[in-house]
Amino acid sequence: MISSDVIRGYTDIIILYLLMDEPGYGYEISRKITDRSQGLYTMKETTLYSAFNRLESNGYLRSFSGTETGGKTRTYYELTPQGRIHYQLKKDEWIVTKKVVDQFIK
Amino acid sequence: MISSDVIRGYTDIIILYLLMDEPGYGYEISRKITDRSQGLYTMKETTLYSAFNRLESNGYLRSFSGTETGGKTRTYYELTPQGRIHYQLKKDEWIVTKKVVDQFIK
DNA sequence: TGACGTACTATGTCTGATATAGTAGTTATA
DNA sequence: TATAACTACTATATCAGACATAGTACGTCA
Repeated sequence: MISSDVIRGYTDIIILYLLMDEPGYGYEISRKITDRSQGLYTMKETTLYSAFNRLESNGYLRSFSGTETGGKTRTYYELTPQGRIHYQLKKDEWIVTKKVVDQFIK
Repeated sequence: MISSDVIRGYTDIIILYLLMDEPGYGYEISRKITDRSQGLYTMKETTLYSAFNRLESNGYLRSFSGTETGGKTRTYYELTPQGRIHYQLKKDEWIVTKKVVDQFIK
């Protein structure tokens, strides 16, 4: 299982990627993460929701309420232009990190 | 530049790798990290020395004093058998992490 | 009706990376 | 020969992100 220290710093990439093409909400994103990683990683609820807050207060996400059929209310998040830029930067950092760490793999 | 959140969790791999074949000491390891990463990453002194302490108290490293020509004393660190196991586990985790994060790269 | 799934919020803890500062011996340079 | 730069650390405190724990509340299905 992937430890918290190892995944730290990549939650941004994961979440922003899944909001790239359309808005999404917590529970949905959570399931998509598990699916897309083939069960290799499941983001804890608290990690996800606190990341939403952080990303929003940094200006990378914007939230709005949506009411679904059934009357339940959800909070949706969508990427801002700065969010797209942040994603690119984090992605570039990831590429470099891979290159660096791979130098220390035997 | 690689941020603290992104490198977090990989300092173990980096340090243990460099102690794989022979003991080493702080300043030397520090320079080797910068060299081997082609200057893409420089580990902060405090990060390195606190990692030494952590790795030693976890039983992954063992330390001993060495006196060099000139009279200066250094603290050398060498890998323990558990340290080698830890390296393997961290390495496996790194492989999985790469696979996971790459699923979220566009 | 009660378990399970959905969709969160609140609060507090822990750890690893880092900032800041200081000590002290060695070597190069002007 | 003074002093700056390099070597080789230690001590202390801070910060942020991941996570544990707990709780709320609505919907659905057996």
